[in-house]
Amino acid sequence: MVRESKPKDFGLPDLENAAGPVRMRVAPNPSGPLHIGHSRMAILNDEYVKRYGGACISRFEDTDPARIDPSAYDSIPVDLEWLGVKIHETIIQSDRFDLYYEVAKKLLNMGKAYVCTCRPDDWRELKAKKMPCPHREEPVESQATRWDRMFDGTYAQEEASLVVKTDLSHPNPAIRDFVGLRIDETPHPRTGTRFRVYPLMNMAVAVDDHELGLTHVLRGKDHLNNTYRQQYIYSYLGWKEPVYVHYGRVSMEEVQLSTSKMSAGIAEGLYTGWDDPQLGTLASLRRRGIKPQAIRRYWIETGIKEVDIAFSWQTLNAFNKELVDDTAARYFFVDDPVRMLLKASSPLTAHAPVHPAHPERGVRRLLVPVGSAVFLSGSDVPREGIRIRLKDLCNAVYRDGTLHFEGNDLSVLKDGIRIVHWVPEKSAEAEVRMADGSVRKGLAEIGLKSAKGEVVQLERFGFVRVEETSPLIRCVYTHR
RNA sequence: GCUCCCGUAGUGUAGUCCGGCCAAUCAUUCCAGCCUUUCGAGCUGGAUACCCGGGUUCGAAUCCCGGCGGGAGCACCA
Repeated sequence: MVRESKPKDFGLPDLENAAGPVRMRVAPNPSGPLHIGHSRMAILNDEYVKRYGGACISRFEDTDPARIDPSAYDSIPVDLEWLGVKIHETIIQSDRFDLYYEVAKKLLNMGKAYVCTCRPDDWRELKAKKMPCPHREEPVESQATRWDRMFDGTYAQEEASLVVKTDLSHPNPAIRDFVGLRIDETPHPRTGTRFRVYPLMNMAVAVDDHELGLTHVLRGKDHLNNTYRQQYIYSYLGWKEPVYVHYGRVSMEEVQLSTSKMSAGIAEGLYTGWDDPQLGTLASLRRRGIKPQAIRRYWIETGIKEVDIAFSWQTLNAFNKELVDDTAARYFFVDDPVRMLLKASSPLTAHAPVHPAHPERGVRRLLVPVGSAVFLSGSDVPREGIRIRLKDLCNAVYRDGTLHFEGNDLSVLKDGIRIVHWVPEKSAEAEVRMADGSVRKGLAEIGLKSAKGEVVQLERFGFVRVEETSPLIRCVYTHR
């Protein structure tokens, strides 16, 4: 028995036929910003290119002029860079139309494609019955004439298209003849009205994957039938196919990923922008303090199986916490603050560690003068006569709406006394924007103002990223 | 309806090709205990799974057959 033991301490399985350097690609269509789903494709490609050497090509698939958000040309590279995805070359499909035309013409001349001027519905209907449309078998010369007419304006939108022949009797209706190029008069954000004939995905992708010399193509399994279609083009032209790998669908709850719904929500004011914490965009995750390394680890551990999976925020958050816990400074933030006199005979000073595991990082000094008050979270206000521990400050008993100093003996902790966080009377206004869109308002210790841009831990509340410190402190919730 | 793909714990994942070291791995999660001046971290222990039914075999998560379940596609979007 010959059994190669494959050590699996490294998450991803090896790629088939990957002896030397590979050429792979990330191919987003610039219809909106990248979201967590896109990051899987980008990271998997990046991981393999890093493992085998070679190149990762970024390709903008902007062949549908009606579905382009021009800002995506700029935001996508930013997102990829943030993810740590190394891009070696970048191409834009709208720069390459001549190439697609050339290949289309070649297929036409070979009799592997035809210009169809049927009404789309009629053509589809015939296809469903495994029947050719009248234009399918017309001679090459007449195909060429009508091909030229697609460009000169004789035909309007939907009046003609170039169809790639496959096998009309194919049992899978999704594989039978598919449209390769069509007419669209919508101005393109980059090329304006220079072109009116646009390649469709299968045409453009097949040509580019070949031209770029890709060795491996990773894609969602929703593209399985597209792979089969593209293989017809490869075989007609005698091209060598890359290795295709199809991974399963990811279902994601609690977060909006649909470009159209996100943009509608932003317009309605439902979201603060593309980086609203309720959205699944990479901009949102970045804003919330999720580290790209956590996202990378998540997708590596998920792998590239063809099974459909449910995305787990819990797991991603756990990975992220592992990354930020050691560096995050600790602060007190009191949510829903309740003011409460603290009766003590002498002034008190708290020496709260910046990080409990790193005493060398120092302490936060919080002063409570005689006769002043502290703030507690509404949910922490004790019942009458109950003793609590104000963390890093003192013990106190709650009586008649007031806290009474009860010394600083830490042995009370053994009795299971409740430890609560608090802030002094002189504190800063702060708010935390939560992942569900709500905003928690409260008070934070003044020192939090110096943490702008950092991911910190608000003790007993959770990790947050501090995004503004003036006029008030504004944070975005990361996770617990 | 047609075509294709896939079914290991709550969620992912290893093992499936080449049957035995798998009374099933790892991570996350949950529970308990320890520790700790955070509901954070750490440590220890525990919990939960091979979709079902047949068959082949000394032996099946792994091979065969049949069910069942889930997903994708059947666009002049990608």
